[in-house]
Amino acid sequence: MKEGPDIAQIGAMIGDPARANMLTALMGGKALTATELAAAGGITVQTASTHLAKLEAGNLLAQRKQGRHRYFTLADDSVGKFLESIMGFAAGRGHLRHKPGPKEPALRKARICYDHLAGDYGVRMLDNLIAEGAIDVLGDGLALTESGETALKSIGIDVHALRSSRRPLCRSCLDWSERRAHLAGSLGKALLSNFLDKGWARRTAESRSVIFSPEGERQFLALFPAAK
Amino acid sequence: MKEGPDIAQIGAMIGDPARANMLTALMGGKALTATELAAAGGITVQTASTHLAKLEAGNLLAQRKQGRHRYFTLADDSVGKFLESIMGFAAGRGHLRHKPGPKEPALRKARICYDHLAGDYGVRMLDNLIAEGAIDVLGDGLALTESGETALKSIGIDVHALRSSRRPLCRSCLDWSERRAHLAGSLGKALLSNFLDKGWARRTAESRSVIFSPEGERQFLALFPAAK
DNA sequence: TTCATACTTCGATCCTAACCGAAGCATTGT
DNA sequence: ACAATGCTTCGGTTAGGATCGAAGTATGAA
Repeated sequence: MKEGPDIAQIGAMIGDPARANMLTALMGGKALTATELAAAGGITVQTASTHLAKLEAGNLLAQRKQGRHRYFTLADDSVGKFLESIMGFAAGRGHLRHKPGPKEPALRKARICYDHLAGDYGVRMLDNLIAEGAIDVLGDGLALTESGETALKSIGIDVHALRSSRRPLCRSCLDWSERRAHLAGSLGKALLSNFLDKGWARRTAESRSVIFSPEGERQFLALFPAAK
Repeated sequence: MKEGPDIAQIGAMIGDPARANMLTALMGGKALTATELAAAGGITVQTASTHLAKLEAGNLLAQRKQGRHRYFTLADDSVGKFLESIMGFAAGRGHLRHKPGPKEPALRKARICYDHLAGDYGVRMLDNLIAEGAIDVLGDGLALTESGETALKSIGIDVHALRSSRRPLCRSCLDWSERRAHLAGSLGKALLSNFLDKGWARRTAESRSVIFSPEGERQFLALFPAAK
């Protein structure tokens, strides 16, 4: 026995409700302070502080000091991807929070997955990009095509600049509510920013859900028409 | 807060070392009795019994009674896939068991991932099948081609029979040691069985590793030649 | 300098759950 | 019928860790 990596350690990290809630809050993509995270976890700052230290030691979180604040984020996008996959697994096993709740539909429609768009709309977007030949599926990964690059330029995304980052341009991320892949990576991030900048949609303060304006929704659906 | 599925519950399931060890043992694919699992977890049968009840209530395990034995397996292959992905994440974060250990290289080379082949050899096999056009990559999924079907028939795999099962024929599963996909699904299972039946390889009693015979290794490498 | 804010560290409490011994139930073998 | 095996349930103990109050450190504002 005792083979392979230690899954119990990360299991324990996520296994505490307060920590799980803090991590979920960070899935919203915004850097949050220890005080904000304490509120998210439903605990005092003291307790949150020890939890955060633990999560940082476990390489799940990164922090940066700024003035007297300490901002926490997920260590990198692979943590976000991992958490999303756990949510998918949990949902599939019936490990739902007590009741679906009123915000749930909005969350399933469009939400933030760390830094990119997820939910029905996120999946629809990737499906369309693939169907239009903007993105190719290669093995496990995704790759932007030349025609895709020009198409994106036309809606105001400078792919060239994205390439210079060390981070992969395209990544697929398994959506917990749709059980299918959506687009992550720096391109996924850029697309979401683009929509937000254009005012098509806005993030909400206290939730991961993304709210589209009527006009924004119209434009988005025109750009990515097919339901599948 | 309190958005989405309850990840803390499954985190806690996996977060206990004894349970994690039992789950890892079940990744070997064999159905194990409560007594065997107790040994794997390093605990008494009483304690194991309560753990197993908990894991079953959480839909991670399935059991079937047979005589006075009670055989446990992972609830289905998606649990295996999930555990493998956690191992990959844990390994990437440096959450290794204290030291790599002597069995580690064998494990990385070829091991059982619930019911199919994983490790270097598992990844190599899928790479070859894709390169030869036996398997197509479609979106997130994999699909066997016609030419692939005939090729498999020639090595003694009846794909038609596999299709009748409810379980998907091809699935990709992320390999924790190689960080790339290998082949799961009923076809992945059939291929491993095929190799074992032919005597190319054998499973070990106490470990997930798969040991190839010299002749078996020669045949396997001839069938799947390119390192990539 | 002084005060306020943001956070960490210390110390103590408390509670959950992991654990095992003992007893109980079920199945099989003789 | 009786013993042996495999497992579960019960009861009581124990340890780990989650929690918070209070005190300590760091940064910024007045």
